[in-house]
Amino acid sequence: MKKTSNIQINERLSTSGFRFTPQRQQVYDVLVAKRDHPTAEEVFIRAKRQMPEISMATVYNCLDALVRSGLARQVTVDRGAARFCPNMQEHCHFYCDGCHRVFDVDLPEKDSSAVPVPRGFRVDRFEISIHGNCPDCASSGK
Amino acid sequence: MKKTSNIQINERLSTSGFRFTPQRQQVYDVLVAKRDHPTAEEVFIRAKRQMPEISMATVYNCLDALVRSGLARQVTVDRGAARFCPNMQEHCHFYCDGCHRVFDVDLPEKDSSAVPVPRGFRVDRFEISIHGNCPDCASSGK
DNA sequence: AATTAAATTTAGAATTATTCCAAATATTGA
DNA sequence: TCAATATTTGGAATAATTCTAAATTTAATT
Repeated sequence: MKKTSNIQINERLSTSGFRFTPQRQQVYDVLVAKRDHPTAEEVFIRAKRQMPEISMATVYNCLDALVRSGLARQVTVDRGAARFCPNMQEHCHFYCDGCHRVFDVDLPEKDSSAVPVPRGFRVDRFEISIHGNCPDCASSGK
Repeated sequence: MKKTSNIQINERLSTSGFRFTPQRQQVYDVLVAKRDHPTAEEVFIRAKRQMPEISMATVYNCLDALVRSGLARQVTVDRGAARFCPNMQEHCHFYCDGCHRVFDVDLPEKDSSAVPVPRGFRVDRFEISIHGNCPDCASSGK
């Protein structure tokens, strides 16, 4: 869990037109500390431990700033709350229908271009989410 | 736009433990009539034209029954309302960030197994969503 | 065709997740 | 330091969905 230095997150934010604030640092630290794809509410609860005054609205604002700055991703594996992920490498998400945990799954490089989009469409990004059961749940038969 | 016969939808529903009702037929007909990935609310508005008494709660119930019976899919391309799709062939979705329309994109067979899920994980299904611009929006520079 | 048990429909209330708002505060650059 | 602008905050507002309980409908059985 290598911590991105303050300099780096500061620079990322400011080149995207955002300010570097203690709250944004804190929210980012929460994401990096435990990469379990927390929801905004879970980030809020964790961030409050170090910064009791932080508000939910700020957590949403910070997460949005981090996503727009390329420091985190918003993950949409199911209906329900959005989840957040500081892993910026190309990867996809496995959503366990048993325990509702989300796992990162690495993607081979070539997959990026494997989807045959018809001509005229301009692809910006793509997201693959896999649903099923994680090893724990698969073996206990959920 | 071939219409699945009543017999077929009836059978699909009942083998999944659901009853065949006029509302479920109507909701299914709406999906098949215009395959533009409507939200529950859009389905509601369209269904009301033929069946003015139908309620929003029923639309949600019917969509759920159709999805669980394998007659439709719930599509989650972005935050915001879920969308519904009666195309049960293997395909993925292209979400245009310009006009917010959703397009079906066919997938080559092999893609199903292309994602290298670690051992122990049991894959049930997967979803690929592509974001970008459709030809209309790409050419007009949105 | 009448009876019945269970599923479905309905309207509205409740809930969940997120966005909006306006005032107070913090940050950045001059 | 000062001013301009962005951010934070708490609470209100909104959007999407789920829940509830009573009325109705369906499908199976007499």
